[in-house]
Amino acid sequence: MAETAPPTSPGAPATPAKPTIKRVRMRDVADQANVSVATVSMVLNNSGRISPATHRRVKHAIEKTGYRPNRMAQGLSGQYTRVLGILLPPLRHALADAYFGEIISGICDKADKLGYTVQLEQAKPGFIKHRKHLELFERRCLDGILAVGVSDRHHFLADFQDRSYPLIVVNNRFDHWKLDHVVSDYRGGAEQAMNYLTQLGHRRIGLITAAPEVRTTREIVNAYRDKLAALGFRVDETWMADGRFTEEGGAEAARALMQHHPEMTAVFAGNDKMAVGAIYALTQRGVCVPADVSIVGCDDIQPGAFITPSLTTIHTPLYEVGAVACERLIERVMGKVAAVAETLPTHLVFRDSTALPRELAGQGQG
Amino acid sequence: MAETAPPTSPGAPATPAKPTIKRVRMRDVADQANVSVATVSMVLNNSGRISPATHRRVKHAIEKTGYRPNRMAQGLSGQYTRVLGILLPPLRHALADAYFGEIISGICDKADKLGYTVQLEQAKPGFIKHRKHLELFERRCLDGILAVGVSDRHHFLADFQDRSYPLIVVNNRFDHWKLDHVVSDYRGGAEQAMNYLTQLGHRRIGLITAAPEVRTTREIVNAYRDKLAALGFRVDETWMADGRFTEEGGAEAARALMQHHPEMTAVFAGNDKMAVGAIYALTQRGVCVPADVSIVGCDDIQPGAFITPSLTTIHTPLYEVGAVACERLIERVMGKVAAVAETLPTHLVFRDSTALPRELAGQGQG
DNA sequence: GTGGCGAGGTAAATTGTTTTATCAATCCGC
DNA sequence: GCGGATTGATAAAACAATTTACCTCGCCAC
Repeated sequence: MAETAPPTSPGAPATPAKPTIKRVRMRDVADQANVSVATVSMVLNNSGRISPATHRRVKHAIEKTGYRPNRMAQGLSGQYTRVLGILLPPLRHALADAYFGEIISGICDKADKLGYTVQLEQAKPGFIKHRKHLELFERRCLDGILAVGVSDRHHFLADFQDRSYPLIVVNNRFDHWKLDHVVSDYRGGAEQAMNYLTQLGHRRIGLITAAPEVRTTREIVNAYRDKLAALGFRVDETWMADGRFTEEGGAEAARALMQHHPEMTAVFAGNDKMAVGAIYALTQRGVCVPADVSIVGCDDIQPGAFITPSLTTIHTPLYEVGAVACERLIERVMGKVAAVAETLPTHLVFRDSTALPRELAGQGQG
Repeated sequence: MAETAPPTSPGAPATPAKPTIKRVRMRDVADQANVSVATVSMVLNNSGRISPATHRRVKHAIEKTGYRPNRMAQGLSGQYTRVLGILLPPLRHALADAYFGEIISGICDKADKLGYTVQLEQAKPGFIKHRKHLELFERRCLDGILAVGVSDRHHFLADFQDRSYPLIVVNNRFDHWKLDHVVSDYRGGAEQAMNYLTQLGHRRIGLITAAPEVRTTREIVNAYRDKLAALGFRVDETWMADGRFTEEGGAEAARALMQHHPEMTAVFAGNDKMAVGAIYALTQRGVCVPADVSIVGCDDIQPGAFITPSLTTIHTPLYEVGAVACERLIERVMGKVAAVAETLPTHLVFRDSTALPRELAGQGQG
């Protein structure tokens, strides 16, 4: 009766192919080393009081068996999942944008270094309605969230004010909600850009902006307004156009500004994609950049350096912002309570899309 | 001696702040609905034979308690993690590249639609040496892997030939290893590009390429060679330059080609970034694109449309390739055994970086 | 009246860790 | 040589699900 298979009914055929590979468990290591599973666990986590001899024995058994701890079991038993989530806006092809890409690269590299894995989450419509942002924690999918590309419109962020769940806002900040954040100094960068343009002699400067529900966008607008006001110019809405953060939008905005103000000699764009679109649109219309109109972008993403003319822009440390945010998030997960509010410096990168205004160009040459 | 530290003595005060929030478990739902946990589990998974009445009662209890199943417990107990991994090459700022971004966007959107989450993995040096690629499965971190940006050099891929673990190669394929893959038709696209250039009258065509260890790259080179050979031209190495897939590399390659062959009238670049770099370098040197030299790129990533001149390029359906690969991977995870080998069509996108060769330009106008 | 069967549900085993309370052995001072 | 620390390791209890084998009805046929 006792054959090779473990049958309950004598006439039953062999078990119908259970392809589950027999994994090596902590139990197996413990047997191999003649210790208990608790000891193995303690060796792996360097906790408890294990003698050097036992430590070696266990290590050896782990080596020999090729044991790897099961993540799901660790997550269930322990307190942490060692997974972080990156929350992205529901933009079509969001990841194809170099802006997000740089930030995410920074996050991933740092997370990897600190032993965390990174999960991508898109805040699709219905995401908030179904409390998905809390569900991620309630279901123990992850330990913390990095919110990228969020704006004042994302009311669900209010749920994180009490700091019950770790969340850090990346490259933005909020007036109404008290949230941990790591951000680039957009105000400072925009001031540098405006100083530079005005020092060159520009006064009739247009602004291409987008999404006023984003605080950093407003900082750029304010820097622009304040600088011109300080010089005694009153800026009205006709000097500003919405570029929707895209190349197409930037192109349209540039055309609109030129329409209203043919006398314009410079354009300041709220990001590089809009600046690239603006250069494209102006060049198409026979307006020469920078001879006729200077252009300054913002963010310093890769493609900006390889268009003609190459783009003068504000360098924002997107990679570093991501990395720092990730590091701070992990600290918070691990119990650090201090609020996070860091601002990383920006600086102007001088390239070929800016020059003296056309009325001063002769003097510059002579 | 026993000061503020956690005391064992009977007179101990309340437990020293255990901040773990009491989560609602399946047990709680079961109690609420006066059924067993098994019944709740079956209701949630639509398995077993549950009467409509009980089904309703359980659903109601779930609603009332706000229960959410614990992912870690599901993963431990069940067969799947419902997590997919995207394996990326260890390039600096890999994600900031629109090429990877498009593919990943496609993957994420599809994964989301099918109820999966996506995890990012970078194949850092040491990754293979430490068997990390297998560890991901052994540790039950994920159900399957999508390999993006891999090449013949990634020997660890051989471990997936036996199909013991689900892996799909995205936008590349292999000669030596039998691996599931979903890929763009680079050969067909390159043929279209070469046909177009030669029909315009170009014969002295340079090639900017990169990474011969990537099969799709070789397909482009072959299409280039074959077309010129068919026209009776023998191409030697001096007509080809390595552009390292980057803008800088493309710029250097273009300069080198012009140095060797001032008579060159067209350049075919293996991706858009190198094409953008080539346009930049040529324009810098006073070579006019497309009047003096035509340029064709490959991949059709966003920025190519907004440079001057806008880039003629081969459109590869990166987003769709990612989405299809993701769908196939999930099918494989779910037990489908058929090999995956899909090729998605490509097509030429005509823009402004191509024109008649300069010796024919007069005729074209006349 | 009882034997068989199917529908509906449950108890209990399983999954692989971490962690806590407990236990056995050793050491030290007196 | 014996009580009290100290050290090193263990057994067992969580953790929260899935899954299987079994149980109890009710019903129908004979």
